[in-house]
Amino acid sequence: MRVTSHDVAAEAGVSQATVARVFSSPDKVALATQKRVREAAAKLGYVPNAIARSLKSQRTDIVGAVVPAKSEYWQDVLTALSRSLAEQGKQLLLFPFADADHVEEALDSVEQYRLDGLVLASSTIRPEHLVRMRRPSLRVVAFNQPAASGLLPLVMVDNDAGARDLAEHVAAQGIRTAAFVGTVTSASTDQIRYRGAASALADRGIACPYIEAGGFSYDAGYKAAARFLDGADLPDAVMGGSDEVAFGLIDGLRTGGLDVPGDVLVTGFDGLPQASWAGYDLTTLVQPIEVLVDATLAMIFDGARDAAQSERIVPGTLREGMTTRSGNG
Amino acid sequence: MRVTSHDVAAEAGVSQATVARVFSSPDKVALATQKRVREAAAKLGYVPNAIARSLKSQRTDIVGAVVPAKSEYWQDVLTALSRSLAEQGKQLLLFPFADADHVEEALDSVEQYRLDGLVLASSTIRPEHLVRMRRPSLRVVAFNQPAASGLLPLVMVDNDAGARDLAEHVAAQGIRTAAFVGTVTSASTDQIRYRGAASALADRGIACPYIEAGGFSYDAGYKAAARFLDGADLPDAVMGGSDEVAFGLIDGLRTGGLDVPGDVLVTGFDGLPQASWAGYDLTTLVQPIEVLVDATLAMIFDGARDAAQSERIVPGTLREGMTTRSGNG
DNA sequence: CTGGGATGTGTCTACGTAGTCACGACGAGC
DNA sequence: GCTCGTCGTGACTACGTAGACACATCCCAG
Repeated sequence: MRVTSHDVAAEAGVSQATVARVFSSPDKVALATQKRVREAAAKLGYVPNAIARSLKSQRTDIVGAVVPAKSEYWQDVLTALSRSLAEQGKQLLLFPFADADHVEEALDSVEQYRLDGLVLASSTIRPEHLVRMRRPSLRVVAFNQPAASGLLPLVMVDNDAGARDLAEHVAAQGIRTAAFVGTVTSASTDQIRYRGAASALADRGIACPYIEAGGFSYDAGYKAAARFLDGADLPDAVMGGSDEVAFGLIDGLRTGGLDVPGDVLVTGFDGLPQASWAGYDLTTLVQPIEVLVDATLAMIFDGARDAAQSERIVPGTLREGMTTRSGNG
Repeated sequence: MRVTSHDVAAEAGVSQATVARVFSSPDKVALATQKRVREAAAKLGYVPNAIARSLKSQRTDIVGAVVPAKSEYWQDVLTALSRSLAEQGKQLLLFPFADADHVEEALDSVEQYRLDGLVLASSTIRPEHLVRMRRPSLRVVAFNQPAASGLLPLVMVDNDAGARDLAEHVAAQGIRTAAFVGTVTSASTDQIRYRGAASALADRGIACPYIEAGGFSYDAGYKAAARFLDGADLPDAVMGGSDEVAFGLIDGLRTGGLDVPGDVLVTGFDGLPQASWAGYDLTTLVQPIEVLVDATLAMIFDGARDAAQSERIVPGTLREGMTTRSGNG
């Protein structure tokens, strides 16, 4: 049935240990022997069994990622993660969760697999869940999750500086009023972004009320846009807590008959691929996802043991799109 | 260090076998014993080791998915897949590949893990790779991959009927000329979609030349739009091979000063979430992803043994968006 | 010519679980 | 009161690999 290293050993006239060495530490085996073993393996169709290897070596070469099931942003992160892992011959095991209440279930499954590392993404994971994952045998890294600061090793884009950059950019366009649309109540990243933006705007004498959208999604942004349509409540600039919210805002405002950027400037945050689509051409803070992902994996594999202390804050890049170009006014 | 079933057995005063039974086939253990074992497990923080279980039971409870690294559409599919699997207590292991040349590497890793099943997604996987994955021990299902027909069990949206629906819909808007922008050369799905659309249009006396975009992406569509801008080559309707291509087309056409749908109608294919965003409101064929995913998993787990014969073609749904509303003309 | 290090290979065992088998206890039927 | 079947449990072993250790060989320095 299944071809094992024993079968190959018999075929090649060597011991099982030698076969194992050919596939895991070839430098310890004479070249002539290697050749014979590989030929025998090819002949029999032998493929090393990763399960057995993991059991013996206590390494799975698999990294888990706990992420929200639905989100444009996280899909980008996952793509980068899995690609980076693939280069190192490792795999990504997905633990998606529908909402915060299902995180617990996801974490339960995580423990069964003896993963080499775990990336905890999404700022909607509660602190008590974060702490629960602190175990000596598992290298956990929180990804873009301010709430994990001090609890877990953390890799994060500089939300505060990024929000300030965006705020200063729109301020430089000569705006006098602004508003921030986010989901501060449930996401700690949005909270930092709002504070950063509001603080930078306040320095220039611009007030920036906060408007709860009730989610990160396009729909939340679209609905939130309605608040600006009726009455004279329209600020000069609306800052979205994320790109997805910003897309919704833009479409909502435009559907309501307003011109972006003619009547109102809009910014996002994240730097999704769609932000550079001509239809939006959104001013946003681009997260250096590759850098973030590499830093995350570095922490997992070469990582500091004094886990709770290590934090890596990576600066983002301002993307100046058409949505804040007030030059036509 | 690591708590094993032996430790729990000692704590609870039973044998290791009984502990194992409590967690895998509880109905074989007396309730009183179960209670004692579970208490001991909780006290010691015991978590069953999925690796060891897999080695012994020859089941991993993990399904693999070979998918292109970059693609809006596949990210949607993955989300649905992982969610569906999670409900069954199974996990999704990702094998992303950058381009067709790297599929081989991904498949190599696949074999090492003794997966319960494998979803081969992406129409860019070559037939010889498909056939290679046909092994008795692994339940492979091709997903939306016409080329796999007859080679592997296959689940697929009805590309032909969908393309015809779209074509008939635009034809009903009174168009006289059309064009199809796709990537027929590298993707078998696009090929079927083009033929379906062209055939349906031909029935009504409408020619539909094919234009190679060189990819599935937004950028490919955006660049392809340039062909329609110079000269009088503009057809009444442009059909994109996928939603992503259609988004690029729309933005490219609009950037070029044309009105969609005023000057030209546009359709997509797939039914991505963004298709219903107000900024695009794209007419497209919505793939019933949940249905496709459920059918795929059903084939893997309860699936027919006469593998190569089983095919499941699921109809999509026409979404009539603003991009084909010629009512204003 | 000999001692010691490097090199290559074999033997043996453990990783943590689940299934097979055996066995004791218990209840029902004759 | 004996047999038979069922239930619950323990002992044992195998899943397929990799690492520890032992050992043989070879080469070079002294």
